[in-house]
Amino acid sequence: MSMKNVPDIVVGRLPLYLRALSFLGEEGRQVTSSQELGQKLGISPAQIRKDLSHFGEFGKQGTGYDIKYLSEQLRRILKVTEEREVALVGAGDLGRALIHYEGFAGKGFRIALVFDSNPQKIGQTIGPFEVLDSESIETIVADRGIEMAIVAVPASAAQDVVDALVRAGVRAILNYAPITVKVPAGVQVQYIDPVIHLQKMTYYL
Amino acid sequence: MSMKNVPDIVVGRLPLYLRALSFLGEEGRQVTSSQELGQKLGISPAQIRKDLSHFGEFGKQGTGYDIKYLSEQLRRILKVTEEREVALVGAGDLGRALIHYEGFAGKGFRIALVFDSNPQKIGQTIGPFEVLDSESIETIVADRGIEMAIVAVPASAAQDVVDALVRAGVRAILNYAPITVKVPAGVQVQYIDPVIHLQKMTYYL
DNA sequence: TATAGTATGTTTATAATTTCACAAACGCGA
DNA sequence: TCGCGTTTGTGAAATTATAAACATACTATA
Repeated sequence: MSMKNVPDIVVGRLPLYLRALSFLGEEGRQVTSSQELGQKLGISPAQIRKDLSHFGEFGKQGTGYDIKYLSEQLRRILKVTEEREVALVGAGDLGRALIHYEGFAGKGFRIALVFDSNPQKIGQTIGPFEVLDSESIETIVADRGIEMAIVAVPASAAQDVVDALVRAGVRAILNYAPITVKVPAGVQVQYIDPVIHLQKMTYYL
Repeated sequence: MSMKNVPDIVVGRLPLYLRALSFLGEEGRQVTSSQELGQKLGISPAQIRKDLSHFGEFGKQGTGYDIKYLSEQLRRILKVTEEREVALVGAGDLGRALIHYEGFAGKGFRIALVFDSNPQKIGQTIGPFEVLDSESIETIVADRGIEMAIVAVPASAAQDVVDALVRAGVRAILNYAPITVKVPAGVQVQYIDPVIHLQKMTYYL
C-alpha cells in the first residue's frame, strides 16, 4: 500500500473498476469479489487484487468487497469526489454532443465553459452555455481556476488551443483532435480518435 | 519480420505511426526517421524500429523511411487500403456528430448505415442517411456483409445492440457506451468513454 | 466450538515489453 | 574512391507487468 510510484497502467484501470462498481451498486448489490469484477471487465482477479493493494486493503477475506465502500475509496484515490469544472473548446457537432452528454454527472466532471473561434458561434447559446470567444481562453479559464479541458476542434487548430489552455493553467487535457500535441512536462493529455480505435481492429479482421 | 504473433500492443501503435506519417506527408515531407517520429509521438525511436521490424524492413540505413512508402505498407498491414463500410447504431447527439465527422475519409472507413430504436427518429434523414429501425440490424447488416460497427447508444441498450450486431456477423465494434459488453471469441471491441479518460488524469492532479 | 468453503493480500514465478548497444549499410563531400 | 556522419534492424539485457500460488482470515453451518 505504497501510494507512491503506482504504475500508470494500474491507475488507468481504476476508473474501469469504479465504473463496474457503479453498475453493480445501481443493481442493488452490496458486495462483490475480485473474481466477479474480473469477469465483468475481462481482467484477472489476481490483477484486480494486486492493483488495489497499491493503495491499501479494501476487502474482507472470505467475503469480498463492499461495493459502496470500495467505490468511495476509488473516488478518493482518483480525486473525483467533488465535481471539477471542465472547459470545452469547440462548439461543433462533437462539442454539442459533449454539452448534452449526461454521462459526466456524478462522475466527477461538469462542463463549465464553452469556447469557439467561429464568429458565427460566439455568443450563441447551446444548452445552458453562451459560447465564448476562444481568444479569451487564457484569461477566463485562468480566472476560474479551471485545470481540466476538453479539446474538440479540428486538428489544424488543436495545438494553438492546447497552448492557450496550458498558458491558462490547465494541467489535464482530453483531446479529440486527431493529432499528437506538444505540452510542457506536468501537463497530461489523453486522446480520443475513433479512427485510431477502428484501425487497431481491422488488423485482426 | 514474422507477421505471425505480433503483440497487440505493437499493432495498437501502428495507427499512430500512420497518422503521424500522414501529417508529415501533408506537409510535403518525403523522408523521416524513427527519431523524428518518436519525438512527435512521445515514443522511443528504438521502439518504433522494433515495432516495424515485426512486419519487414521498410527503412534505409543512413536515410530513414520514405514517408509515402511506409504509409502504404502500414495501410496494407492494417488492412485499411480500401474503405470499409461501418454500421452506426444510435442517432443521438453523438451519432449525429459521427455522421458529420469528416475524419473517416481516406482513413479506411465510411459510415454506410444508421440505426436507431426511437420511433421518432426512424425514417428521419440525417445527412445522407435515412435512419433505420434498430430491429432490422440483424437482417440489413448481414445482407450488406458489414463487419464493423460503431455503437453510440445509452449504456442500457448497448448489450442488446451488440448482441444484434454480432448475430449480423459484425466482428469489430467501437463502443461509445460506458459499459463493458460481452461478445463471443473472435469479436473485437474497443471502448471510448470520456469519463474514463478524464478520471485517469485526475489522479495526477 | 469445530469444520468446510471462500476470498483477500502478498509473495513468488512467469511472461511481456522496453531499452540498450552495435554491426551493417547508405549518402555525401572531399 | 575514401572517410565521416547518420540511421536502420536486431539480439541481448533490463525493466515492467501479469499470473499463479499460498498463508491468513472471515462466514456460515452443524
